[in-house]
Amino acid sequence: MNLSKTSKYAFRVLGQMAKNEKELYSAQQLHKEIDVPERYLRRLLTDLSKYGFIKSIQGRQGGFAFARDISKIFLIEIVVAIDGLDSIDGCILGYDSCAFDHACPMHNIWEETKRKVIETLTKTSLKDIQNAGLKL
Amino acid sequence: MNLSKTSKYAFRVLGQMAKNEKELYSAQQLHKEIDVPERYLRRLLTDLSKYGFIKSIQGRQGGFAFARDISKIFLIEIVVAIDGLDSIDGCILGYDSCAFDHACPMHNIWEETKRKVIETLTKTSLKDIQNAGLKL
DNA sequence: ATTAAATGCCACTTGCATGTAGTATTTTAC
DNA sequence: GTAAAATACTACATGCAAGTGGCATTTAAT
Ligand code: SF4
Ligand code: SF4
Repeated sequence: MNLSKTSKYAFRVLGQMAKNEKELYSAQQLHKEIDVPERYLRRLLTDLSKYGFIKSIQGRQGGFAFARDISKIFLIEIVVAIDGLDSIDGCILGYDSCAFDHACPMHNIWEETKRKVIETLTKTSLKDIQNAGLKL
Repeated sequence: MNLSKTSKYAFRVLGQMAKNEKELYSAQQLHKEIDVPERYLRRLLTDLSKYGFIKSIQGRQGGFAFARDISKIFLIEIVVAIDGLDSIDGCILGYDSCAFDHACPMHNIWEETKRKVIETLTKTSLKDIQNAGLKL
């Protein structure tokens, strides 16, 4: 049950960009709007474009814009791309691989909660969090 | 939304100890039963005794036993002691302090899920996870 | 008394996520 | 064509959680 700081940064950036879906945002501009270190943000944006959420346009007047419809980009995809599904779905006791034939007591107790977390991340799109993550 | 590896270790250890509530467990014995590095486990057990979940008995034939009724030790207490409440309850966008007068879009979306997580940790006691966390 | 088996304390090491720096590349403005 | 403003790449630095090691202390068995 882990969400890396980087994933949280991604939520902020993409939430901010979702404010105007078509706009081309530069890293510098985004850095001013949300509170993420500029160089780190640049690398993150490059990564996000490799993951296919956004596209990058190089050169002067360049920047980043969405590569897909923001109503069809769901938070779970972002988390999976950055942290991997196991960060959310993995064993709550931290075992890498579980060899129980039958689930241990903790498993069933946690199952429903885990499902809720995944469900929320799965059904929430960037459209739903437009304008989330403004700098304080 | 973070649960440290150490908290997960604590779930394993205490879940294992809850198997026989009254038994006195040595670190070495527990190390054999669950998969946690021995030295790290010893430190964790000492910490857990400082937090008041268990008590330590020094000297030969010493070990650790519960200091309180296991049906009244709830997982949330363990997480709060080790990671702090903010690890669960903190801003999902990673802001240290949020200055929004009105909650941002993400806040309300996440609220219910967060509540579910906290509720599950709050209502689950060590009694409920007896024998959880056996070594593979 | 001596030894053995346990916890307690403190400092160090390691691994990994986060953050920074330098430089190359791309494209536009003039 | 040159400079400016943007992204791309790669290597290095930093900070913190996780893990290890040495030795002191406590207590029971002998
Ligand atoms: S059964 Fe228990 S140990 Fe196995 S994956 Fe589920 S919670 Fe983890
Ligand atoms: S309102 Fe938004 S930024 Fe503020 S604490 Fe809630 S999720 Fe975080």
